[in-house]
Parts: sequence; C-alpha cells; structure tokens
Amino acid sequence: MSPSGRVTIADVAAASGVGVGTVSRVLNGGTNVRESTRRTVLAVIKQLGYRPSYLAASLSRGTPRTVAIVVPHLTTPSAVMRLAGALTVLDEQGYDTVVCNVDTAGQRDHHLTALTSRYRVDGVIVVSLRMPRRWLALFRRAGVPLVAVDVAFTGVPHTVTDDVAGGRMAAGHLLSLGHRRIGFVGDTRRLAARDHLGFTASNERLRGYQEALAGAGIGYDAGLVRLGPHGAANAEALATELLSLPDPPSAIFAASDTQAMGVLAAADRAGLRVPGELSVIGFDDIESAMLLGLSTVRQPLEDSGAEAARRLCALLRGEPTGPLRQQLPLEVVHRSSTAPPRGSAPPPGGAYVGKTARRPQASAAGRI
Amino acid sequence: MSPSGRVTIADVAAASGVGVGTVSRVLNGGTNVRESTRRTVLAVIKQLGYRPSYLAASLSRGTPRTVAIVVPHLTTPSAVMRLAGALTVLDEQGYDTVVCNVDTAGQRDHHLTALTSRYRVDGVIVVSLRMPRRWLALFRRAGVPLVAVDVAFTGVPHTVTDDVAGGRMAAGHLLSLGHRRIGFVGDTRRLAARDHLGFTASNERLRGYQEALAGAGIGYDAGLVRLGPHGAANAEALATELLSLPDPPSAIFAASDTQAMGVLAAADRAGLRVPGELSVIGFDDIESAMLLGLSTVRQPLEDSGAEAARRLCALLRGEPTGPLRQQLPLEVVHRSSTAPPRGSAPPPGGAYVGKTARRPQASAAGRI
DNA sequence: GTGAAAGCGCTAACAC
DNA sequence: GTGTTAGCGCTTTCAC
Repeated sequence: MSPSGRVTIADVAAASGVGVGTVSRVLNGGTNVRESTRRTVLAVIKQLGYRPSYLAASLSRGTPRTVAIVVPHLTTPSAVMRLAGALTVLDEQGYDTVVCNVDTAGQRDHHLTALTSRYRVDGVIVVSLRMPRRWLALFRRAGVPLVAVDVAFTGVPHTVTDDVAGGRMAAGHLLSLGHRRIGFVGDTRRLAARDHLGFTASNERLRGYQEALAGAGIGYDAGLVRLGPHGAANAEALATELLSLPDPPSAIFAASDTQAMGVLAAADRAGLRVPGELSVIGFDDIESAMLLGLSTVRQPLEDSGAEAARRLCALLRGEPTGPLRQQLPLEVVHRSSTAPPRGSAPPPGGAYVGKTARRPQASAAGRI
Repeated sequence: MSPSGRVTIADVAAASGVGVGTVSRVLNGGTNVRESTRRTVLAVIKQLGYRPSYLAASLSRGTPRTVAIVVPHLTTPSAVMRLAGALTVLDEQGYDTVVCNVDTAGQRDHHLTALTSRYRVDGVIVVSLRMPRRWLALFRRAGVPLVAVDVAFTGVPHTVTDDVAGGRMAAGHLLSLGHRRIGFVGDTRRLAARDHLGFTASNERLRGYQEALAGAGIGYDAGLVRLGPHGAANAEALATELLSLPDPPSAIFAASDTQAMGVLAAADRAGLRVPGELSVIGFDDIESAMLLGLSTVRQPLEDSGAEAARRLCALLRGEPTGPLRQQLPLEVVHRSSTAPPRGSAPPPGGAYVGKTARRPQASAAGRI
C-alpha cells in the first residue's frame, strides 16, 4: 500500500499484476480490456477496498464533473422546485451539484467570484438572479459555461416564461369573470441598491395586468396597486390596505402564490368570503395553491430547472442548445378562489381559463 | 503562458521573478513573505488574471473543502429548511456543499456509494434517512466523517428532537383543551421494502400520542388512527375517513404540518368549522403553519441543519463535538386551529401551551 | 525570505 | 490488449 495509507490505483495494478493504465481502463470506459483481466482487476479492487480519488481523476481529466447552481432565497417554494428539477437531471447525467444559496448581494458576489474559476465546476446555472454585464464577461473569459433560469442574460441560454403575458392572463381571468376593480399586490419595484437581487418578475406581471386592464377599457388606478417586500406577511398587510379602501377591489391579483396566501389571510381577517366577496388569483402554482384551492397562473417550475440543466449538459458536451431563449408555457388554473363579483351577471363567455379546476365546488369559503 | 492556455501559478511565478513556492505562500497563509514581494506577486496575479485551480489545490492539499448533504424529498418544506440552515454555516466556514436529493432507496444507495470515497468530500451530513449498519461501517472505513440530522445513528453525532415527547405534547395540548376523542393522521408504518427510506418520526409521534391518551385514562381506539403515505393529499383522504365515522373525533393530530394542511382541507370539504367543530394540530411549524393559523409543535428546523453543519465542521477540524446525541427543544405553538370541543366547559387550567399564538382571534373559520 | 523539487492519484497518449 | 510515461496545477518540505 502507498505510504499515504490510501489504496491507490498503483496498488491495484501491482496486486493484479497489470499496469495502471489497464486498471484505469476497467474503471472507466472499459474498452480494450480482456474480460478475464477485467474480472481479476475488479476482484482485486473489491478485495483491497480500493476507491478512486475523485480529485485526482478530475484534475487529470481536466473536468470536475460538477456543476454549481446559484439560487436566491432557497427556502421559497418556487426556488426549491427549480432546484429540485435541475438536481434530478444533473444527477442522471452524472454531475455533482454544489448549491449556492444567495440571500444578499454580498453572498451573490462571493459565490460568483468563486465560480469564475475554471476547475471548480464545469458550468453554472443561475436562477432568478440578474447579473451585471461585467459578470457575464468574467464567466465568458474564465471559460465557465452559464445558463440562466427565470432571467434573461444576453448571449446566454436562458429558460424563462413570459411574465407580461402571465400578468395579462391573470388579470384577463378576473376580467372575464366580470371584475372591474382589480387590485394588485406585488414586489417593490426598486429596493435599496444594497442587497437588491434584482428580481423583475413581479414588475412584468404588473405590466401585463396594466395592459389587460387598458385593453378592457379600464383606467389605471394607482391606488389599487400595492408593492412591498416579498413575503406572505407583507402581502397580507398590503392587501389589508386595499380591502379597507372606501371602494375596495372585488378581486386581487397577487404576483406570486406566496403573496396570494397573504392576501387570503387578509381577506379572512377582514371577514370577507373568498371568492364570494373577494376573488384572489396568484402566480406559480406551488403545492399549497392546490391545497388552498387557489386560482393561479401556473408556470412549470420544476421543468424550468430541468430544462436549464439539460441545456447546460448539452453545452458541456459541445452539443447545440437550441435558441438562446427558451420560453416555457403559462396557463391559468381556475380553482375556487375566483368567481364572478357579488351580484354580477354570469360572465358572457365563461371564465377565461386554461385548465379546469381540481375542485369546481361552488363553496370555497372556509379554510380551504 | 502554459501550453494549456491556462494561467498557472508557474506563469505568475515567472512573471514575478519568484518561485512558485512564494506565489503559493502569498496565495495562502502568507507567512514568510516580504511585503514588497507579496505586493508584486499580487499585482502580477491581477494583471495576468490568474485564478487558482480548485482541483489542483485540493488534490495537493488532500482535502476538497467540500461537504455533501444527503436529504430525502428535498421539496418538502422541512427538508428545505434543514438544508438552508446547513448551507448557511457551511458557507461561512468556507465549504462548498454538494446536495444529494434522495427520493428512492436506489438514489440513496447511489449517492451513498459515491460518497464513501475519500477525496470527494470532507464529510457528509445525512438528513432524516435511516441507514443500515453496514453503511455506517463503510463510511467509517473510508474515513469519511458523518453527522446525522433527525435520525439517530449509533456512534455518529446526531442532532434530533424527542418525537415521542412531541407526540405527547400535541396530544396533551388537545387533552388540556378538553378533547377526549382525538384522531391521528400519520405516515404508514412500513412501506414496501423497496423505496422505503425509513422515516420514523411519525411512528414516534404516534407513540407519544398513545402515551398521552393512556395517561389521561383514555382507552386506545385504533379506529381513530389512520396511516398512509406522506403528503397532504393522502392526509386529506385519511382525515375524511375519520370525519365520516359514526362518532367522529373532535380533534385531529397530524404527524406533520403538511399533513395537517390536508386535514384542514378535509374539514373544509366536510363543512366543519375549525376550530369550532374540529381542532387540528400539526407538527414542525413550517411557514404555512403561521399563515394558516395552524396550531403545531414547533421544532427548530433550520437550527437542526445549522447545528449539524457546525458539528461536522468541528469534527473536520479535529475538535470535540460534544455528546453524540444533541437534542433540540420542542414547543407547542397555539394558534387558531385548536380550541375546546363544542359545548365543553372551559378547560380547567387553560390550554397546555408552550407559546402564545400570533393570532389569538376567536374565529379561525374562513380560509385561514 | 525564497527557490527547487517531490509528490498528490489519476487519465490519456503512445509504444509495443 | 496492455504497460509506460508524461503531465494536470498546486502544496509543502527542505535546502540555501
């Protein structure tokens, strides 16, 4: 055994009476090795308890077979699902995945800096995180392939949805039910520079909402739009403001399901029935949405991660990844948190809906 | 520049007119380097755009400065929180973290096999996953340090809670409110061997429930206990069975908040008010629990991950990690999903509670 | 303080 | 088919 106390490929070679090259061959591809030799070597490996050194192999090979995924606010349901989707395919493809959670701009820079080194990871997946151009340049210069999810980088493959269209769909659903006063609860447009990770989805969904309203000939009422830091608790506060307006909205579109949950909580505290007295629609279709009977605009979260991972793998194999921009579909899921406003005539052509509800039950009042 | 096209430490050394040893020294510890030399080298590094090779350093050093965390069913809220907790401290300590999601026994074995190789990771954190003894032996033999979270391994540092006590607390809370017929909804005791990851928390919470009932002089009624695969949807079905019993329970203890959400859904479908006609208590205190006003037994999920990570780091530095078993505290959080049963006298000494509710409002009916 | 040189354990190119 | 050998890029003695 080597002086290091570790069983190396050389030990195996010696004990098997073959050269290290042969051992390496049976370890890897396995081509050009006589069956009997292979068996011997395999036996010796087991007997010696030999375990290959990942590091040595990586160094020699020139690639660590590892990719990094940078994801902000890991604990949010949508982030996890994207991560899970990516992990699944990365796993299948034989890559290790190092996960970099980012909650502040400082952390983002820290991780990004570390990753702009080749020989650390083969490539990186960036989720929902805007990146200054100079960072992109750094990655390109370092030769580290990049793909993005839920954010568009110029010159980089990205998997996204059309959030403006999504906003239109959500508002359109409400409009088609007959609502005219529709509130919006979303993320602050611009946080303090520090620790602002640059999410933009909420803004774009707001734009879609505005377009839909305009299209319906409804004047934009800034008083019906409330923006605040992300999170259900904040959304609850904002919705409460909306609901205590002299002329409150009959429906609220929340920029995410998490925020929609806050809106539902606000409605409950205000003693309003959903959807009887208030309709609520969210965005994302996280797991709780179904449990709560929340109508929402579904985006394929897990798929987005999986697709990005697939494209990164293709990139790493030198295969084409298709067009830079990959756009995933959105669909309205009508559950039991949206209905025509009180005392309204039934909608002219039925609700604007992409998919039928799991529970079309009339009463969605009550806890769920 | 090296033939590889990559700037190496040798290039920096040459350009600085020093030896590679010196460059390495300024890169790392930095001891024994004249200040002027250091500055020169640093300048050259920046100018050449040199980035150290993580792999080469790791191989040479003998440690990858990376740890793996094996976590089943990553998308469940409790798993993510544990992961997030661990990531935070690992990050601070300068470790990369490769995340291994495990949904099947096959995946578990796959990852575990890969990890029983030294020179891949410095150590591994196993979350909520039972492991046959022989695996533990393999890790020990491979010299890969292990710590466990939410599961006890003999001879391995583990960070856990007392689930039996937790079950007693949950049932005790209900009993103290005056409930006598208390249902339980939890995980199947034994799944098919294949793909059974061996969770046991639900079983232990059930035991605690049984103990508490026995302690209160209430005979055990197997008809009030429903077990099924994990998940809110299954829990909803089980709770529906319970609620359609001739003599249904006035309260239900769900083995996890996720399952409690299913129970709430079942109550709603059955047209039962919570807590008026049915009290529900969960376990974990995930984020939605607060939003839903769900009473629950809180365990410090994020902390559990963080603590495990801290202990692993200590282990890696050769420092003591304290007693093998680290037990984190549990507390009842009384929110608005539990109350005295209908028509009961107020409880003799007040509810059995560890902490006051965020929303002690009387009416918890409605969506939240 | 600093340079030279010996590995770390493996892969891959090349000779036989 | 199989052995030999030259690196991969760095850390780390050990002289000077």
